[in-house]
Amino acid sequence: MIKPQLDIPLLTKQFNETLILAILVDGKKHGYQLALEIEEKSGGLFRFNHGTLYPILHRLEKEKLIRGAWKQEGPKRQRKYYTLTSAGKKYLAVHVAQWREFFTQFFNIAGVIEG
Amino acid sequence: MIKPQLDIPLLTKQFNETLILAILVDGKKHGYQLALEIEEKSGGLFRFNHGTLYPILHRLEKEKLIRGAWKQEGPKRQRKYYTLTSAGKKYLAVHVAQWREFFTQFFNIAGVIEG
DNA sequence: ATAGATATAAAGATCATCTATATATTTATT
DNA sequence: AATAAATATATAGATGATCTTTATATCTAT
Repeated sequence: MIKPQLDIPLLTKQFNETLILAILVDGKKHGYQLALEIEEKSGGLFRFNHGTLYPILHRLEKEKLIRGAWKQEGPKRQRKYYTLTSAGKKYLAVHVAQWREFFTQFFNIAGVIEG
Repeated sequence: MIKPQLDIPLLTKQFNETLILAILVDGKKHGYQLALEIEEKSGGLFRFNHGTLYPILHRLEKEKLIRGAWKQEGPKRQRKYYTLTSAGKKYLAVHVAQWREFFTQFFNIAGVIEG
């Protein structure tokens, strides 16, 4: 069995995707709202540039991990609300577990600095 | 006060650097040995391509976070051994703490999937 | 003598984010 | 009524760190 290489750019992509999917667990949200919630809930640590966020949302939608639907909000305003698909829930569960393992191994090595 | 943006490429760079510095805490090592230890200690999860590892070592050396010294090993073989500098130790402490906060916030959001 | 493992190095390709810009609506201010 | 600021989505192009590939050389086992 060939062990997969640590593909950091891929991991960071998955990190962002996991974060966005996780925020969508408790109901549908539009992009801007989603970015604000991630920032709030992380104490200001995680922030998405709009130029980063929207392409990721489009990618997730294309991969059918989320489903987007335009909704009339005011007399003219359109907002696109996203919901998790069942594939998205599955992806989320798998990747949260992977990240848990990832962090465990990291502190297994880097934890030596403290105590 | 302007909050810094989440700069993922920068974070992954710092992740790799932190991992390498952490492995050097318990004594000097040469590049190849360092890569093997990271792989072993992480249960095969973290692997560095050589084309990734050596540029990082050169960068860390240039930034004086590690110090490299060539050492005659066999009759002809040269190996470059790296040791942590005091600046490197400081960098390591700061970044391990940052990663701990990072992971805490991540699971604060993504932990909802379990339990 | 040869092959495979060990060891370091660097050039160029890849690819996801980041910066900057564009467009439009809603709300608050004057 | 006019203007500014906040809200909201979108995309093109620049950036930059890793990844792939290739080069070079030594040591060990067969």
